[in-house]
Amino acid sequence: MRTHHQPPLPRSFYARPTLDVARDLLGKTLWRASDARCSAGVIVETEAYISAIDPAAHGYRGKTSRNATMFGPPGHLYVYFTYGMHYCMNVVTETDGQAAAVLLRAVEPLHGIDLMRARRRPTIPDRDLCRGPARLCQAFAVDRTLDGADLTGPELWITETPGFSPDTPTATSPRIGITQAADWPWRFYLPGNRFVSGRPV
DNA sequence: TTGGTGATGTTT
DNA sequence: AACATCACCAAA
Repeated sequence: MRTHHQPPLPRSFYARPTLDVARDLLGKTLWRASDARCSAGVIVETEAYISAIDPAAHGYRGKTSRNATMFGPPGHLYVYFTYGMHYCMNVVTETDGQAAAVLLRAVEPLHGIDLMRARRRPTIPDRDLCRGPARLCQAFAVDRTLDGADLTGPELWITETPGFSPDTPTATSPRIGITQAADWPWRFYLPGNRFVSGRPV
């Protein structure tokens, strides 16, 4: 259930240029309702993928059953399976027919941390629960069954974060773990936040 | 703290 | 053969 009186971000938030959405998602809170309880955390790292111009985007070579959600309307979740064992989650952006999305790469845990740890491993420190896109999916119980889920719906949604200042600095860098268009600065993160993946700057 | 490697399956 | 990764281990 939704708490703290924060409504989910409207579909119009996602129906914008992908680079804007990727930056604006920093500092928002990601919520997951599962088993009558919620997990939540602040988004601290994202990456943009725009199929029309981006050889690293899954939709660059056309629509398939795997990436179909990316081609659909904005404000839905695109979940894909990779490396034979991991899931990654994206939010679909732009307009219906444009295959663009923002990969959620890291979250600072806020609520339901015991749930996250139960879904991962009992000994994992808070810092590593959601640091990296596949870890984040594990901690939030996200797999292909959530592919296409409506981000204004009851399973997984994103809200404003009370107390997060819109003046908080953000930074960009090349995206992580890709070879195509590797130098494009389409990764966005909160500099200095210790829940961001990768090595400290 | 850094770097190498195996686990795994879908897509190209 | 590559892949939008992670956990583990060893070396320093």
